[in-house]
Amino acid sequence: MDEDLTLSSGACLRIMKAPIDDSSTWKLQPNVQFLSIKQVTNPAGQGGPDRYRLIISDGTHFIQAMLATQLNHLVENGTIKKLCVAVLEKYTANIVQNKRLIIVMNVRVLGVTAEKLGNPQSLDNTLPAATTNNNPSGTSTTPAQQQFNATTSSSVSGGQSSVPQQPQRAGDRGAIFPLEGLSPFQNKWTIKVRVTQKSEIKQWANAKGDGKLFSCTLMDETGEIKATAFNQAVDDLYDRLEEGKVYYISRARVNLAKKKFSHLSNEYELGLERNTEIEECRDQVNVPTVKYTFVPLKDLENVPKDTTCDVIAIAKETHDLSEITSKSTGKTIPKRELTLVDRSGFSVRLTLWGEQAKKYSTTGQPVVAIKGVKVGDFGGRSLSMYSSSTMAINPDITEAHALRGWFDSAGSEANFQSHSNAMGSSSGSGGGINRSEMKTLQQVKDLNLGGSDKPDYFSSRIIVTHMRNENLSYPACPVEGCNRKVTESSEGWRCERCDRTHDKPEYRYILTLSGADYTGQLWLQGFNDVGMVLFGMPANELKALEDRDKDAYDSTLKKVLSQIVNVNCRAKQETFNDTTRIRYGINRIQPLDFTVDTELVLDQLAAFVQN
DNA sequence: CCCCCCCC
Repeated sequence: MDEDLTLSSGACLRIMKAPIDDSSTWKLQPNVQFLSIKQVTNPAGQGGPDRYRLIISDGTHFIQAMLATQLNHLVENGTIKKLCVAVLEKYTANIVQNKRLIIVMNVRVLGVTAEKLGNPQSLDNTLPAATTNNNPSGTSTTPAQQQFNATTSSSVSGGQSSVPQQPQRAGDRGAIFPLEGLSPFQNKWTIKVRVTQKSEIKQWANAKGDGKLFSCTLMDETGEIKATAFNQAVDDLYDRLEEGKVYYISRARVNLAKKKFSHLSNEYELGLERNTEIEECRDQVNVPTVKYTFVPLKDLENVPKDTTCDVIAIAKETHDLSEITSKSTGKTIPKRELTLVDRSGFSVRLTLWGEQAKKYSTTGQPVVAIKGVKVGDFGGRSLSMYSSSTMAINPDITEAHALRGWFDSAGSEANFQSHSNAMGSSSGSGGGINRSEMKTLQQVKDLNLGGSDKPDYFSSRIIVTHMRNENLSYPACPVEGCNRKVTESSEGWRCERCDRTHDKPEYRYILTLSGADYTGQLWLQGFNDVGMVLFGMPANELKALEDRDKDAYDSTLKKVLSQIVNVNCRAKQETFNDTTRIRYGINRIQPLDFTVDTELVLDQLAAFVQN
């Protein structure tokens, strides 16, 4: 090796500490040694190639740098490797959140040594404050950073004399960073954040092992981030973080967010670890509760399916707690639906899951402000809560007061349009009947809906032509959301699921009815909600009526026949006693609204004429 | 280091 492999001691110091506009620094072409070359995966969803992070030594100090991506091939073809000595021919410094990030743009490799040269020490990567402030370009501080700095300093001079400003937190934990400024490239920072959501502690066990974890959502003025703690850190930290409170947090790990599993708008997420420092902050200036970007319910049609948004609305209807069985896991999951309405004249269904569904016990018609809710396309548009979604009930914000005022004065009497019948129709409440999927009963048969393994869904307009008259209802467990059939014993009505005996049952409808349209006829199954619509009274009342006044009961049953209803049905193959047939269940039912349906027909006619 | 966000 004929090249001189002597390192340029002092180069790291000059690169990191010299004034940024001192161009002489960049003319320096030092000999350095690469102590480490590590691939850094590009943040998910940002596209672009991966990058390489270098540890550069001048024999006295070492610093971090990034290799310009156009030089990636030098790593990949082995030209640049660990312990090689090279001339930094061209490099530059970007200031990223008060840190100098060195980008290596051109190198000439001189050789490689068997061992690390010298005894290099880490060079503190923090810029002198004056250098940052004098940054001549002014472009390397993000707008959010500037805004954060501005608001922070205004709060200092804002006469908050009773709340002493938190001491300088620079120390070895670093300055207070806006959430937006966090990145894996620096680790000395403190954030000042509100915990807007904290999960339960979750245990897991899989092939790779077992453990426990919890996660929470942290928020400041600039953004939000998910933070997760595992195992020992769960014990240390779970009780120290409370929903709604504000904390200083430092020494957490910044990881790339796995977008597939996080619905927050942040490229990163935090790992809370054993040495993570958390300190409650009583000065809550400049830490908002939740930052909303509300979408009117009408505009949900423009929000792509499976993305999240924020809405504020009146919870016009609260449905009972029920449950579903997850197709993927087979687990039973509590569910509750709310019907939301707002001033845009639309109504949309919102589903709460699990604990959120169980805990929702608000009566009446509150204002709900929802952050990070998932948009679905069931019935045109629907909303579904993630566990990271938050709901504030009657929040003390301007939009909520305005909505309350509108609803109490006019909105409660208004008719609302749903996204399901928005096409072609101009008013009315479709409530889950998807007009674009309207089928005649003959079409249902011709298309063999329900004829495959998976269910098919369709909507039809039918007239009730017959109803099975016996066993219209069954005695059910009165526990909300249970609905299990109970059996009478000497002690009362026993529910096997709840393992309880009740004084009396809650009767629930279980109906078999014949529906017809101008093309054909089908037998349909319907449960309690169908009976409620057709009979206009709970099954308990109908049962009492049967005992009390047989004539009135008979006439009530008779009135069901010839009712015209719009229904949304689920067609699914079933095998019973070696016979396979298709069962049609009514998911949703709506009495015909002649005004709405006439308008719909007129619209269809107009479209037909135009074509 | 989990990872499901469900159903009709």
